[in-house]
Amino acid sequence: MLGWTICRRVTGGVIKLMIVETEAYHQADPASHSYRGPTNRTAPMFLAGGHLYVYFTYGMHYALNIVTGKLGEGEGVLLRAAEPLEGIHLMIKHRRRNSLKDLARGPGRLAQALGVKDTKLSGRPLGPDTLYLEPPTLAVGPHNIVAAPRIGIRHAADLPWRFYIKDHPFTSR
DNA sequence: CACACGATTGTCT
DNA sequence: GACAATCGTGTGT
Repeated sequence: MLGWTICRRVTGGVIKLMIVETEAYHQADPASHSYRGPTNRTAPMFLAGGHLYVYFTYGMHYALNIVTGKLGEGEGVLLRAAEPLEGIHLMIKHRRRNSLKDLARGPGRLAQALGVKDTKLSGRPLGPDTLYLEPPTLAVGPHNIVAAPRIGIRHAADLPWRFYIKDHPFTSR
């Protein structure tokens, strides 16, 4: 997904951001929400790839995932950071801050920039009425992708499943 | 029903 | 760099 553009149509225009940082999760992973099987909150992770999983955390933040596994597998990719491309005024409105660099630098900020402020999209498929992806214009591959330990994980033996575009100014942390 | 805590962020030092 | 904010969820009684 690195280099792809995540898009959303909202009243007033279109929001587009290039994904520059992600983290991967699967069921056989104590750090994953899917580790203990599906629950009300995490059931969308067990849908087929191409669905959305949105969760609420720390009492105030939403985070956006794209499900990647087959039906029942419990795999997903957390979108951690993105570069604003289009609809920047809309993202500023959603975020109530005007720092371009901080508009989508971090999973909570990215969701907020896209106007995701509840879990209504959780369990819905990608598409023109929800969120959708456009293919990369930038060449992204092994030469400019870095794999590193994930952020904010305490329990699991940490896997190097945080991926980001090397030297990109819009990655988090 | 009670309670501990989180795939974070913003603010202050 | 440290810490408070804030509440849904999961687990256990």
